[in-house]
Amino acid sequence: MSNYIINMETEHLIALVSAIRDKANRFIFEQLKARGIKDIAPAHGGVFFHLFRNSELTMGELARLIDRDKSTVTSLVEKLGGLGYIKRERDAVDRRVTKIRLTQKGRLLEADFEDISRRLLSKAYVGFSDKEMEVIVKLLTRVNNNF
Amino acid sequence: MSNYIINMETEHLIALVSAIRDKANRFIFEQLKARGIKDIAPAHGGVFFHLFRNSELTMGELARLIDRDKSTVTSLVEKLGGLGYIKRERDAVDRRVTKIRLTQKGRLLEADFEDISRRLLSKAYVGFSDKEMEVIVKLLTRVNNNF
DNA sequence: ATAATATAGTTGGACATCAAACTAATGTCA
DNA sequence: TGACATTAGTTTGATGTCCAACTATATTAT
Repeated sequence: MSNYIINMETEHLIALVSAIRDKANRFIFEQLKARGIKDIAPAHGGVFFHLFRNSELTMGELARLIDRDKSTVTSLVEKLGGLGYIKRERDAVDRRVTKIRLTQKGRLLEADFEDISRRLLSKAYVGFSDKEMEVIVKLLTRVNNNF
Repeated sequence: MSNYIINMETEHLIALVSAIRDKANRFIFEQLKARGIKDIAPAHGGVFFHLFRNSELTMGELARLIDRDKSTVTSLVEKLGGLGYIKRERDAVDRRVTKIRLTQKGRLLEADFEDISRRLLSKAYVGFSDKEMEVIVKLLTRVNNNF
């Protein structure tokens, strides 16, 4: 909830959005811990998410996809590499480029991530009709595109 | 967008929420910079927000209000104190307690914050009817309460 | 009243994050 | 071809954040 630069009305949008994000992160962290996965934080989710769908990504691609600075990606990749979840190798053609791939250990997390996602969604949408889910996503998409 | 521990559907809620929060933060930061306020970050907004409305708060109250760890509040208060925006004093009755107040310099920011809030809201809600604004806030409130 | 417990806040360590400065490799252009 | 510019990624330094351990003060229970 770091968005308190807001008046009464803004509080009902941006502060809500911030609070939900914080709570979702905490939920994900709890779920990971409950599965004995103690070395991964929500911030790493983006890296895994995109590597599950792309067998190979460069640092720059990853930075763009998770919308983080390239220096942030350097440190995330170092962390996850040190833990054995991903590996990096220099591109043979363009030697400036670093390619990132999941290791076997990394790929094993996919099922856990999917399950946690399902639980997160279930929790978030308690009491929602299909129509309401659709509406909230549509409205949030419009807010997102307004920036 | 640190919530990529998600499948296709979740992406449409939690990732959206994360993306919006990030963008709102960036917007606020830009607006602050544009006013020549370069030493304040979005994370400080919560402290100001609550101090505009409460002339005096303890560290613990602040921590609860902005939903951050008390040690985080220690460092935020140190930062803002060093910049001259707030001041702390020990409570005479219960000497464990620290009271936080805005300085004159801190109070001067209120108008800027209010203006930034208005602009942020205007931007977020471009194209929204009053009814849609009401709906999105209601639905988000329900999601928030589901956690 | 004294010992045990609880509470307020700080400290230390880890890490995510960004911006700015940097290095290394590639590309361009005269 | 050689100088300049661009691009990929790393390094450095600052800050926000949490947790766990700690200090100091206050409260409670025996």
